[in-house]
Formats: sequence, C-alpha cells, structure tokens
Amino acid sequence: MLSLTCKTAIKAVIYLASKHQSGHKASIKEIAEFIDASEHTVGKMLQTLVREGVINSVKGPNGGFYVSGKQINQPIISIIEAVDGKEVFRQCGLGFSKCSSSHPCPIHDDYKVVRDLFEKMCREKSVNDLCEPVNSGLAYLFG
Amino acid sequence: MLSLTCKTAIKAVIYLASKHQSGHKASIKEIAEFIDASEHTVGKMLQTLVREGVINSVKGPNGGFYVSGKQINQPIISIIEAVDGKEVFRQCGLGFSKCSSSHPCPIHDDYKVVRDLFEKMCREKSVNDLCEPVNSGLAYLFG
DNA sequence: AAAATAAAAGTATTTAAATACTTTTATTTT
DNA sequence: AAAATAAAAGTATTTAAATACTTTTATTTT
Repeated sequence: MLSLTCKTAIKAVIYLASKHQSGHKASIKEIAEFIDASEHTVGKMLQTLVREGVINSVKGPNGGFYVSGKQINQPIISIIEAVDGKEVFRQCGLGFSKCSSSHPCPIHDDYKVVRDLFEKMCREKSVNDLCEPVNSGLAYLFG
Repeated sequence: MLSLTCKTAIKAVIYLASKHQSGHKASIKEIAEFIDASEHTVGKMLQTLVREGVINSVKGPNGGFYVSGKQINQPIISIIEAVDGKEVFRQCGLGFSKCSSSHPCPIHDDYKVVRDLFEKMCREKSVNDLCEPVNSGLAYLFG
C-alpha cells in the first residue's frame, strides 16, 4: 500500500522524534545510516517532508533535520499524504483506476474494510506513539 | 500489497470462472481485452497460473484457458500465492526484510491486524464468490 | 502429411520507482 | 570576508516490475 520511499519517510520521522528531547538535529547521513536506507533517497525525501511542513531543517554547520513539539504529535497519516498522496487510501484492491460503490471491483467491499482499518490506524497513531516503543527498546527502525 | 501482475491474475481467473458454465475456453487476447490489460502480461501470467495448477489450458485450434469445477471453488489466496508468493502476507509495513514480534517495527502489531484481515479475506473468498457478482452485473472486471 | 491455430518458452525493451551524482544556496564558524 | 558545513535543487542512472517481441511446441483441422 505504501511506497518504499514512504516507509522510509515514516522511519526517518520517528528517528527525528526520538531525538526531540535532546534538541539534536540529525543529518541526512546520520538518519540514513540509522534506518539502513540510501542517503540519496533519504535526502530527497526529507526535502519533501520539510516542504510539506512535516519536519523542519536548518542549513549550514550544525544544520540538520528536527521535529517540533507540535510535529511530534501529528498522526503518521500526514507523512503518508506528504509522500504518497491522499489517494493511497482510495486505491482499488484490483488495480482499477476508478473503483467505487457504483462501479465496484469484485473485492471492493471486503478490501474497503482492510483499507479503512489501515487508514484508521494511520490517523490514530501519532509520530510520538510510534517513537516511544523505539526509545524504550521495544521496537526498532531497522531490520 | 499485491503486485499489478497479481491483481491482473485475479481478474483473469474470475473472468475464466464466469465462462465456466458455458464450457468456453478463452484466449489470451480475449481475456486481456476484457480485463483491459496487456496481452503480454496476461500471457506470461496465465502460464504461471497453469504451471501452478490454478487454471488449465489447451494448445492449438480451439485451445485456450479454462477453470475446472474444483478450481472455481478454490480461494483467491491460491492465485496470490502462485503469482506473488506466500510472503505477501508476512511483509513488514515499514519495509523491514525481517520483522517479527521479537524484533518488530513500530507499527508491527497494528499492521499485523490489517494484514491478517486481508489474508483472512483472501482465504475465505473463493473464485466463485467473486465471480457471481460479476455475472449478475453487480461488480466489474475493469474500471 | 501439411496447414492453421494457439499456448509455452525464451529473450528483449520500456517504465516508473529508487538511487546516484553535481551544483547552488544558506548558514555558521573562523 | 573567507572558509567550512550541510541542506536544497537539479539532473542522471540503475533496478525491478511490467510489457513487448520472437521462436518453439502442441493440438486440431483439412
């Protein structure tokens, strides 16, 4: 459902959230290394997130990326919408470009339940919700 | 979650199921046209399905593809496993190559619910279950 | 037996996502 | 002011999935 870039974005933002308390700004290289992703992908993707207001950045020496107190409480759906767009949660399970209740694919009703459950989770989980288990060693950002 | 080839496979098998009663064998071209997909993709994919025993084929004049009475009652998960493999239902929501309850990603538990719901649907819905609404004009194979 | 038809198999190309690389711009440090 | 650092932006290449093309094999019809 989510592109690889989007999954990388979620991990990166959670990483930044884990540094929020310390006030530390993380570089592209540092983030990429920690989440085991390509620097180039991470760099390009972080720019998109900054542009969409999901995270912040500072150029120059001691520059880097960080999240504000408000941003740490945003739901992860804002990351998803910034990278993959809003249509992620309206995609047809069988690849139709137009699938609706008036012209449905054969699994439309069943798939809608799955998709809506996923969307609900993405709306309800904040960056901080996912960051806490990482900070306490119960979840990881690589594997 | 499913590759485009896999979604095409599901539509193609449902199409063949819709022809089951008439005993009609469908050609690659006919199937591709009806589900609005590339002949080449459909041709290659149908071979895989035949090889995996999901559908049957006959070469030569009056040849084509068809499903047996037994195959029409198989769950669509057999199509999915033939094309995308069994690991479709074990993929990590954040792209980890190894994500488990002992080394989970931050959304592991929540995503597992979504993934398991999707798998459950794929195990319970048979080809025939999805074919019936298509035959009665309540669902479509293109759009 | 030969011709026609159509799947099966093999090989090649395109496409879009992911990744790579270079230059510009902004900021801090000296 | 100059140098160093690092993000921002622009451009290019690679990769894997999807699609395209050709040849072989199997089957039916004549």
